Parts: sequence; structure tokens; C-alpha cells
Amino acid sequence: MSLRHGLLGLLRHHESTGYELSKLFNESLNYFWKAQMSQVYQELNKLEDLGFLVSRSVVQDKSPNRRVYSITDAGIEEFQSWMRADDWDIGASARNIFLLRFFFAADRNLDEVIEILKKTRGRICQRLEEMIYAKGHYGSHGPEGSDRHRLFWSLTADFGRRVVMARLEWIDETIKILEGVENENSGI
Amino acid sequence: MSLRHGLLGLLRHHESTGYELSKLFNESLNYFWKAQMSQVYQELNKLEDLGFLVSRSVVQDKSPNRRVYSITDAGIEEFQSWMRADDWDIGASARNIFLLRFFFAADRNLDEVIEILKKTRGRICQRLEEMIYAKGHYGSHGPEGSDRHRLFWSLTADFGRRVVMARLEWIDETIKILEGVENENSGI
DNA sequence: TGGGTCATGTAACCTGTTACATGATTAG
DNA sequence: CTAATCATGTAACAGGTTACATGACCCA
Repeated sequence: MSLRHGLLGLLRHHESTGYELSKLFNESLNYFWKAQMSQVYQELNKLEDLGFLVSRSVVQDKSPNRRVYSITDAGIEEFQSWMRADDWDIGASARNIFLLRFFFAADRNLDEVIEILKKTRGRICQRLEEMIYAKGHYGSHGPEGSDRHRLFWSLTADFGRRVVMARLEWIDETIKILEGVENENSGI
Repeated sequence: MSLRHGLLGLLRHHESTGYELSKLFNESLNYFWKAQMSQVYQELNKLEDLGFLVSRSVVQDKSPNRRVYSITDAGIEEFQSWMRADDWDIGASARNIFLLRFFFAADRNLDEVIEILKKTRGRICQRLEEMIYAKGHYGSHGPEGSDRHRLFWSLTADFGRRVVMARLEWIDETIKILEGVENENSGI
């Protein structure tokens, strides 16, 4: 969890379908939450069983039927009680495969490690660009268009940007240090 | 995954027990990997079934028997092929409950949000201190005591520190912005 | 004619968490 | 006397991923 509360949160103002919700997660909210379509559908189903959502089928002529979900009072209550808990976890989940690999790379060739870090750096830069491009994209899909919502959305975007920047700076610094070690060794 | 490769990596130089390995993960390597003891035992079992590890039982008089695992050639091969893949994922796993909550907090009272952010800030500071304290702790437990290993370990520690710092800066900036919005509104 | 978008789902699988069970030794 | 540490495991569950199935419509 909590994909569950993410879905309730997105549905709290507007009804929507599994397809739309999963697009929203994977396109607009993608750097703080992702979800597989299959999981979204399953979770919506469960939420309906629990009485937090109700659905109706909307027939279309040119595309498949849509199952449109809307939130119930119980659903709103569930969402709000989840939000009320005010010791929000910072969630540094401490499970970073990149660092695990880096740590073990201690007994690899320094050249190789530096090479890999440089490649990684390239990929981080790319992601950073995508993130900057994504900025301002939320307005069109979003469940809310108010200034307040736009502000909060752009602040979450900023969070992502800062964390990525920190990684970039770490990589640059690390490359510098490892290159230093390399020269030192070859110089002796 | 990959707890699996983490275990193989730690066992690649020295044999060890489930108990020791799980302590290592949760004490020394804890800000880039954590693992439940139960999971470590299960995974070691699987790795033995797969032929990547072998174990022997060591009888002790004062404490329970220890099951000591050592890596096989197949295990080393498995580890190395995992390390060889050189497109190391940066792994910004994009699943951040804190940000999900923050995003939805757009329609909460600003005072409340600022309050929560300040509390969160306190917790982040605490964690930062723990991280700084943990620095230099690896040498005693670690599977390797070489300079190279210490350097790499301290670089991973630095990574964690930088990411936490970035979060702290984001919180400070965000509090400032939200306080600005608040004054603006009350001023009109 | 081939690939992308719309649209919904099921089933198997993998990973990780929580709770439980056992039992001796040792430090405060 | 109590709590922690050493030491190993099982079972149930929760959460998320991958693969698969279906089928029409639209654009190049």
C-alpha cells in the first residue's frame, strides 16, 4: 500500500475509470507513484467489494464499454482517516540496487566503475530532462484545476527534481574521487 | 530481488551465517539495503537448493548451532553475471507515500500542512544524525577491511546523506513557500 | 498491413512482511 | 529478575509484476 489510498484520493472529487486512473499514475504522477494497469483494475475491484467505491457501466459505440467508478461516503471516510495520520513517513525505503552494486564494485577495475558511473550519469540527465518537460503537464489530465492543486503538484515535481539533482552531484563527486585514486595509484 | 545477490556478494569472500548476514544488512548496510531475518533464512535456503551455496552445521556448547554458508563456483558465477550487467538501474522507484499524501494535502488547511512538514523535518534531521553516526561503523563488521572497501562504503554513505539533505532542503523551501501563500491570503 | 490507442480483465508468480515458536546464555 | 542476545526456522498474508487474452478502431 497505498495504491488503495491513491485511487481513493484521485476519485474523491471526480469519478473515473481504471484506464484513466492508471494513465494518470503512469503519466502525470509518475515520479512519485507508478502502478501497473492490472493492479489498478484489481484494486478497484477490491475497493468496490469493501464498499468504498461503486461502479456503473457506460456503453460506447466506437470503443469498449467503460466501467466508471465513484467514491462512496465510506470511501471518503477511509481516505480521510488515512490522511489524518500526521506522522507522514519519509519513506527512504532503504533498498537501492544501484548502491548495492556500487558497494560490491569495490573490487572491480576502477576504469570499469568510472565508465559505468558515466553511463549512469547520462541516464540520470535524460530523466531530469523528462521531468522538467513533464512540469506543467498535470493541468490537462488532473482531477482538479485550482491554483492550490497546481501549486502542490509543482512542489511534488520539485521534490523529484531535487532528489535527482542530488544523485547527479553525488555521481560527479564520486567520479572525481575515483579518478583521483586512479591517478594516485598509477603515479606511484 | 536482489537480496539474493546481496547475500552472494557478502559471501563471496567469507563464509557466514544467516544471523550474521542479517545483522550486517540491518546494521551496517541499512541505508541502502534492509532485510528481515526470516527472509534471509529463506533466501539462503533457496540459494542452497539452487547450488549457489553450501552449508555445514557448527556445533557450539554455549549457544545454538550455527549453519555456516559458503559460496560455490556456481554462486560466484551467478554473482558476477549479475554485476556484469552494466546498465545499473538508478532505481528512483517512484513510489513515495509521503509525496502521495502531500499531493492530496492540497485541499487541507495550510496551517496543518505546514505543521506536518515541520514534524517531518524533525524526523529527517534525526535520521541524518543517525547516518552521520553510522559512518565509520562498517570496518568492524565488514567482510573486507581493505582501503578500497572502506572508500566505497563511505561513498555509499555519502549518497544516502546527500539524498536526505536534498529532502531537507525541499522541506525548508516548501515551508517557506506555503507560509508565503498563507500571508498573502490573510493579507487580502 | 502493421502498430498504436482504447478498454477490461485473469492467473501465476515473486518478494517481502508479520506473526509465531523455541530455548539457552548473559549482562544490568 | 528481566531484558537482550544468540540462533534457527515455519506459515500466512499482502503487495506488486509479468504474461496472457480479447477485440475494435484509427493512422501511416
